[in-house]
Amino acid sequence: MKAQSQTSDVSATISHSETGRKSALRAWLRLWACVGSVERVVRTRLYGDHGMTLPRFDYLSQLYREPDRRMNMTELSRRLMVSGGNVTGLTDRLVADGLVKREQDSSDRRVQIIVLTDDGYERFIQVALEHEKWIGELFEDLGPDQMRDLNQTLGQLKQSLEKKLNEQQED
Amino acid sequence: MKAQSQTSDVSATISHSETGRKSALRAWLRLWACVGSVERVVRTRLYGDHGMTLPRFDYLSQLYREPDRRMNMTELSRRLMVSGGNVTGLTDRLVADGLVKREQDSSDRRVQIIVLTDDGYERFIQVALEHEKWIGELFEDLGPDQMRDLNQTLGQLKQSLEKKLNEQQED
DNA sequence: CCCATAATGTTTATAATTAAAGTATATTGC
DNA sequence: GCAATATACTTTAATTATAAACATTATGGG
Repeated sequence: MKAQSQTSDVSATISHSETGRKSALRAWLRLWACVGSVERVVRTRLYGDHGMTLPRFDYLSQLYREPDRRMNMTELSRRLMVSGGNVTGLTDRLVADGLVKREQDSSDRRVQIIVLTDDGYERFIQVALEHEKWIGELFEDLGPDQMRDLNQTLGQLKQSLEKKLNEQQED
Repeated sequence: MKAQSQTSDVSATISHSETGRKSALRAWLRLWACVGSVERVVRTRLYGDHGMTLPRFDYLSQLYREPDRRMNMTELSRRLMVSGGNVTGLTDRLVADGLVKREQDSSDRRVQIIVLTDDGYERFIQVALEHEKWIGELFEDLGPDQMRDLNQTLGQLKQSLEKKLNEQQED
């Protein structure tokens, strides 16, 4: 190790970290572009075919996935990755539309529990079926192996990012 | 082929298309989650460390990548994947901040050409260096092979999505 | 040349979004 | 218990974002 020239070690290090950064940046830009494209399609169709906005659909889908179809505001904010104030506003509008309702937590008077109404449930199901079809079509050009690898890698990245977020939060 | 039972054929078909859709949906949810996490970190740091918002940074980065650091509004709207009205508003604020300026196209009087000012350029460079570091750190847990595969797959997906968007637009 | 159509950008109304400050309630340490 | 701190949600002000309607300028076919 010591026998090797310093320059080669240094350049190797720089080169590796540089390519690492560049490929990370490239991956990020592509992730961003793909998500943007999919979002644009989904948003347009949600609005055009069902008069629903994407934030509201995302909100409802979080409730729908819960076994009892209810969740408090803080958890919604965390899952949707948006600010608390945003969730307050979205909730107001969804309540006005009759898709969700607010309930008080019995043990903690600060907590609002949001419940998907029957109307909200039916409405969501209808839209979600189409949504799943759209996504399937948008991703159809990826082969099964590629899809599997992509899911594996994204799962790992997702966990890694969540871990980093938690660590950062504690600082 | 005909000798095999119908149910097995049918169930195989259903099963395949169902798993295809489910894995596409899973991939989409993970893509969405990863982008959300990264955006949240970047947005917070951009604002906290540099008083810059994410939309403005994205806007400036599009101009920065152009050899002559200029672009018209329509192209900016396309690249940023946002509405034209949004670009008008962002431009107004960036002009007010002195980071970009508007110029008239000499051959088409409808066209506004947005130019990165010297101030905008210097400001962007400063922030972009840190931005690249943040992204590198956020993706550091992915191995080089995984990163390469991810970039390959996302590049393919990106192209496939762009193709679908163009086709859809023509309908 | 002129008209229909397309393209570029802005305006309008509204929704979504953030960060920060504020309110009310819980929890914890002493 | 009680004061300090933390948590849950809302409010506020500003920004970001959309879709749709609009104004202006280009373009292409008769």
